[in-house]
Amino acid sequence: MADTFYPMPPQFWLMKSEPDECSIDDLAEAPGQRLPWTGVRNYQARNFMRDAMRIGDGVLFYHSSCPQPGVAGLARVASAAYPDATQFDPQSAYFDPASKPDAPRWLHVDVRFERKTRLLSLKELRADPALAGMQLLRPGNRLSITPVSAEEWTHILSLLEIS
DNA sequence: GCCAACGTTGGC
DNA sequence: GCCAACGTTGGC
Repeated sequence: MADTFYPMPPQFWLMKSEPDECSIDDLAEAPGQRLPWTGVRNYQARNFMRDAMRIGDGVLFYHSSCPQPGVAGLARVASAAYPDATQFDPQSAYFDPASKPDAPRWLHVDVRFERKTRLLSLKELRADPALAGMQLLRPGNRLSITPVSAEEWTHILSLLEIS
């Protein structure tokens, strides 16, 4: 039946942020505990946001390029993708002179704070056989947004002692 | 600061 | 379309 309702399976992501720029605390303290995920300048990461993310998807908030890299909290996708304003701002570090307002190259979603967690370190993630397949852990991975399987998500919540 | 891995750019 | 040069990422 065409109008039968099939619930969409839940989806999960890992999103990297440099805590110097935006930490889990910054997200928790933002107006409405919500921020636009600005500054993504990689097509694969953009495409995840534009084509695959749905409002309500679970997000592992990951601190990168810092003394203690690892998962620092949980968040949720809070909007569909829309143009990243920083690409048109010459004062911004993310300014992209090649992007035109009538054809924005860079999009992002909004992300809403869910909760802080203990710091689940990269070292601990790497040491866990159940997470060996995580895209984050692949050699040479640099993508700032990677998909997380339902099994990986559930396992990580158990490591964080969250049911 | 180092450097491996990867993405992007641009000449041809 | 190839591919070398260059820039970036991000852990260490």
